[in-house]
Amino acid sequence: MIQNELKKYIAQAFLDLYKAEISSDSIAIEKTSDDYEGDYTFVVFPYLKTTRKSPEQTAQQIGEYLIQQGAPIQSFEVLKGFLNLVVKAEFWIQFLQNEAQLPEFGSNQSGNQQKVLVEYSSPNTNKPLHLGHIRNNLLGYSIIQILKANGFEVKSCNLINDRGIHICKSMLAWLEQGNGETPESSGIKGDHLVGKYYVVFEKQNKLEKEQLIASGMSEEEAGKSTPSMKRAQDLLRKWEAGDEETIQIWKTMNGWVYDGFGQTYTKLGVNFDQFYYESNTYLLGKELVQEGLDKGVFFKKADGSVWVDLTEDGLDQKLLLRGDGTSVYITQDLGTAELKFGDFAYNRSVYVVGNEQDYHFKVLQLILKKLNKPYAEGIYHMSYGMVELPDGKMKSREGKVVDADDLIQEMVQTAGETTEALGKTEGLTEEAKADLFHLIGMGALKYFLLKVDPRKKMLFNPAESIDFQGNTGPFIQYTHARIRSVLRNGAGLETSFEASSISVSKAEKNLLKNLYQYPLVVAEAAREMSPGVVCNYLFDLAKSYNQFYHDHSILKEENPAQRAFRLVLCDSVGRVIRHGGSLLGIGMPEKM
RNA sequence: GGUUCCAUAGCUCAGCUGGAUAGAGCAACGGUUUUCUAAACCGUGGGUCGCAGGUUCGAGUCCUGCUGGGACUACCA
Repeated sequence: MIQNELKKYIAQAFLDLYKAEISSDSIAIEKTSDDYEGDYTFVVFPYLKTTRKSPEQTAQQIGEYLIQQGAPIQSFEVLKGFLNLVVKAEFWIQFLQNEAQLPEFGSNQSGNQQKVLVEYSSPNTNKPLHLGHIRNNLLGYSIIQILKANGFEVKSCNLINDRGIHICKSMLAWLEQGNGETPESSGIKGDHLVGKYYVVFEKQNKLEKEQLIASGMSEEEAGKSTPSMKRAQDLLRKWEAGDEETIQIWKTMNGWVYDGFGQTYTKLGVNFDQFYYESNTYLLGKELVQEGLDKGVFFKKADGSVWVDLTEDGLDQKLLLRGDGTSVYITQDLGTAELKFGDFAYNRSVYVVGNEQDYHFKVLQLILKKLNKPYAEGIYHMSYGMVELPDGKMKSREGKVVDADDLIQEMVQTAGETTEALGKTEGLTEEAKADLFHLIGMGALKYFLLKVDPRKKMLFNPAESIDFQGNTGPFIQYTHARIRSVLRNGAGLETSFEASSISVSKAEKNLLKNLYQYPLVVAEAAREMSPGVVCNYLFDLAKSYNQFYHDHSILKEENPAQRAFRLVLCDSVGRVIRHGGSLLGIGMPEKM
């Protein structure tokens, strides 16, 4: 790493010039701002007390020292307290020849094969997926690829919430008003069909609730007392009692939903190593609750309910088991954590779950720590912001959602229309066209959702379509297609060259410097748990490639060494774009 | 009420552990194609970084207060 090398030289400079011992780790080297000549900058302001010289003098002396001692720089420039260093051109060329061409360029082994389990998606089975779920799925998928590229051994899982009152609502409405409708009979995708009956239930329930309120009942009371809600609860009780007919309907309707989800997952390009079902895990937590009682970290109230006191940790008391002995959400999660650890002895367990559950995960981890679970420390809530519409958060219950399947279809369609309009479908079979449109449409959608810092909420305006130009997925895909086109046209040309027989222009050096950053970006993405870091990088890289492409001729360059250099540069940029795209789940076309 | 997150151009977002004149994209306007893919490239206009203090050589970044907004704070999941 050139930065580290420079730091060592600078630390040595302090020792020799000023008799001051400064660890090279504490020295900050940053990229030189574009407005100035130079590649890296050392800021001397913090060290003036030890050098007892003016900023200019200090910078000048250190710069001269670096040249004298043979640091890998060819020149330097001092502006106020800024020492701008120009790295030797050969350095960049050697980097291109020796490192950038390696297939594993960008990846590292810092994870040391530590085991990470990533849970993501985790849908309810009473309604189809919406845009918020897409963000979750893409983040989960991407962070898995990023962790793998950093040398972690990663397994993915999906905890499906297949039981509970919400599923019973769909079941009830279907039983009462469905007339035996099935996905086959109606031609409706399974998850949408079940979602349809969820909406039927909610509509009916809302009417009943309004009637109760009109007759003088409080809103809270009315919410629990509608005839529909009571019947749904009856159904839940029957389910928990194992009533055969109820279980049968439950299985059938969940089956429809899984078919539907499966199709959506396939379109999104996500997959899972393992599925967990809450119907299997919801009872497991009870054992942990008993364990906590035995250890005296939980306590029982007079009505038999079990609680944990987290007031010392700045939180409240938290219910772990209802008075009637049934489990609540957190109980299940305790059990699931234990189960997961048993299946895959992880060092870290990542939960890709929205930030509305920040409190929940804080509690979960605290409780597991109180139980002295060895895996408690490794729990990490990858908390991401909600996707909001211009008028606020999406609400399934009110039908205020952007449906996942609709949006995907729309993106692919727009990609098709755009591609056709640009006349880029010549000679493609229908199948190749469909694949390309899907690749581009999904590229646009994925990039749109992943480029934003996961921690932040983001806005989606359905009235404005997602762009295909500028800072977008298709821009990067297009850049890749251009590169591939050049390489196809230049196939067979010589690609080895002597560093001494070429010159490196500003655009070329800029591109090389960008390439050089890539391994740092991959590491940062894992450290920050943010695919957005990769997005921003790829956009920068593609932009500097396009500038280079615009400024220089590649195949028509007459100096064979220079041409070879540019071809290798193109190839390396193409590799990095593909590698980076794979971290995001975005495929790169050969032509578009 | 308590906990917590957020506020940067008309819109959507970058801005790494504090560093030089705060950057992109979209939208607006203007230019570039007999030359490797114009989903591209170049240029113009656009800012009290929510407000007020503080810390220091230096603050969009750190601290305090205020304003505005979101989430959580259920014997829902």
